[in-house]
Amino acid sequence: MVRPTMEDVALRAGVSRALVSLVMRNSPKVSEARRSAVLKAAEELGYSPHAMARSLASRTSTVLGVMVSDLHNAFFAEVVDGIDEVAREQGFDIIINTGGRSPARERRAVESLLSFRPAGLILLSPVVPATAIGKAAEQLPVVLVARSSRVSTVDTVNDDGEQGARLAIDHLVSLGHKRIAHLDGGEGTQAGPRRRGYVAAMEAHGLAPQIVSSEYTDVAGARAIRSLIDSDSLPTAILSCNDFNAVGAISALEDAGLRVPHDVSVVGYDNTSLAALRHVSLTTIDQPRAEFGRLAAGALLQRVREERTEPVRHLLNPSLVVRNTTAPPATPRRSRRSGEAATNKHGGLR
Amino acid sequence: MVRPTMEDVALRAGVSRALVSLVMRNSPKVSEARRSAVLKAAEELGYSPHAMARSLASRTSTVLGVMVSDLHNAFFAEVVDGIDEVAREQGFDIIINTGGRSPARERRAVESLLSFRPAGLILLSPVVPATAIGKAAEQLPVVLVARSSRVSTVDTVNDDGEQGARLAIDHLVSLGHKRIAHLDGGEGTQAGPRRRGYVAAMEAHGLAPQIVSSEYTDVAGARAIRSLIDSDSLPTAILSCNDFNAVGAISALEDAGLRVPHDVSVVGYDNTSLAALRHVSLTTIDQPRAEFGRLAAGALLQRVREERTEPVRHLLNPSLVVRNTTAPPATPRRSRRSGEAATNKHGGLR
DNA sequence: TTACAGCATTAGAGCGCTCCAACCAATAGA
DNA sequence: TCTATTGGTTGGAGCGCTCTAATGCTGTAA
Repeated sequence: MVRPTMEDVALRAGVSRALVSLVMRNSPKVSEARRSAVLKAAEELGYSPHAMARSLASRTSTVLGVMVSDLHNAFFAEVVDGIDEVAREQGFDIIINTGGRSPARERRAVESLLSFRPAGLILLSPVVPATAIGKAAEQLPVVLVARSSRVSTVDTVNDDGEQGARLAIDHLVSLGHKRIAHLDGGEGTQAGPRRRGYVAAMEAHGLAPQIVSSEYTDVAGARAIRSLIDSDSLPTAILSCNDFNAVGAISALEDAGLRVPHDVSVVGYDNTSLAALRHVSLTTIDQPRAEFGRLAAGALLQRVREERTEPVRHLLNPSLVVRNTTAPPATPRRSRRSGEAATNKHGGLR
Repeated sequence: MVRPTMEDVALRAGVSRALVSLVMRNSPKVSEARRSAVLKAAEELGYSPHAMARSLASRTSTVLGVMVSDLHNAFFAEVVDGIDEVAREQGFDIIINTGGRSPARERRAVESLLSFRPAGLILLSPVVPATAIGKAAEQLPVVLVARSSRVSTVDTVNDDGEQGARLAIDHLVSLGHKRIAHLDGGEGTQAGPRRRGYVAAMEAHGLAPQIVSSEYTDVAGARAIRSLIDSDSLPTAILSCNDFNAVGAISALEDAGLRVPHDVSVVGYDNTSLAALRHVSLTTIDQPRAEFGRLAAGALLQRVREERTEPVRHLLNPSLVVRNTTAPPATPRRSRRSGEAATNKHGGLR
């Protein structure tokens, strides 16, 4: 249970501790003979360097802290993959901690990460107040993913939610839909841009927006659909605030005897693994998640290496993934010019 | 960007560094006056202890390393919740790293965790070879979750897959099913016990097992169903190796014009959030995931505190969650004695 | 021969902390 | 009065490492 130290390796190889240190950091200024002797001794002893002692002595760190707000959401797993890829490439390790969507627990998680004095910190969709982020940013470089910030010392990586919503609406309009409702994400992260993009796109097409308040859950999606049905204002197409909401919406539609996409088209947002399931096969908006991670790690490492001090704001382009929950509207069978329908006529609300 | 040290706090509070150290570890042998002076100085300076220096000096660690084999799987998120809960309670922090289901990357993740010299290590469903685990276990206490091991120095926490499969079969049999196939998980973790439990339960009911080779993915589940349909040997009920597989199976059944549960009942395994979605509403076997985490952390901390040296094997009871994918078989309408069907008659294949 | 590069190697201080032994009142017991 | 005892406080060594400056050692030029 007791790991060998550099001293042990030095003794066994018949050299000094400093030489072992040089070998461990593969310095070029070590003779081949000594190097192999040290490596051999280290191997025999099962020695591996003590990262904390190293970091303490060198006053530097090769660790990036990553705070994942919600481990249950596979979205973040792919971002972490991207971070990991870039970090590893550049000789950095990552340590992860999770905030469980609770500000208190998140704060603890950040605190814990900071206690390891990492070179930098990446916060994935944090819910802590901006002031807490600003405070952390005084101590080390910080990058925010899926959350915007005005603090000039932190970098941000986001998707362009307005554009994503626009893509979805353009797709539905091109299929011939005129009455398209948006199930809104309320207070949720990034719900704002998506809503704005929806409204802007509808207006650009000369259509009337119809916003239904909802949330990022399947239960909320179902509830929103029932309210639409009850109020007799069900449109021919739905843009949900995310995939979970969309799946809830679909099952509520089916419960009401409506078929998707025959009677109503549904578009999600996020392209989670859920959307890709054959059983769901949801048309949705994809965010380049791994790219989020790569850019975040890249931006952080630039700061760590002090190559840059001005903040950078990455805004990535989402893309449309067409699957089986969207189709031309059934009822008003019109001109068959596939894919392109008239866009300049108002669809009356029911 | 430079954090204050204990020395700075001591200077400001007009005491020695050692006294600050005592306050930080809330030792009882500090006068109230000094304690509050130190706390005040620390607060003003924004001081927080340097975990690595502390760990180095004390030759102990209050950190538990957690290796999550696959961050994309929400299963692990709940286990982590359980670990976090117990660790936190007992004054330990956790750091997470991920292996991405690749042995090489997993090995790196473990290596990286070990370089922080944590007090112990929890491996969630690791795919590295047993020898690597044994080697790690020589250096520090190790607990395995969702993977068994014969190494006497490591503790394990698993669900009783045999019992889970039995619960599913008992449920289906009680509904009146006689022809029940198992879509097998092949080489996947825990596939063995589930298969054995299935066979044993079928035989206990005097029924003939029908095992179809498959995998832990929705695509594989769909493929297995198509092969059953093609060979004209579709049973009235299916026990899938996991929820993903079950969802794939359901969509393949629906594609073939069959209704679930009217024509075929389907049971999953794991009770992932997927199963709970209204749209899916899958009858499945639940594993007490948070409990896995709590037990794992508890077992690890016992070892860390040297309260125990003999290995412990936790085998938890899974439970049945009945939703909407199981119902009595439609075709052979027989005696209506609800819940209890004849168990001593072989169901002929087809 | 001495001098001086140039290179490989090493001693030693120090990173921020803990922990032990020593210390210093202040009080209690003799 | 003198010695113990006790509770609070502190100096200093040391955890495993890095890093600087110094050292020894060759080989070559003067």
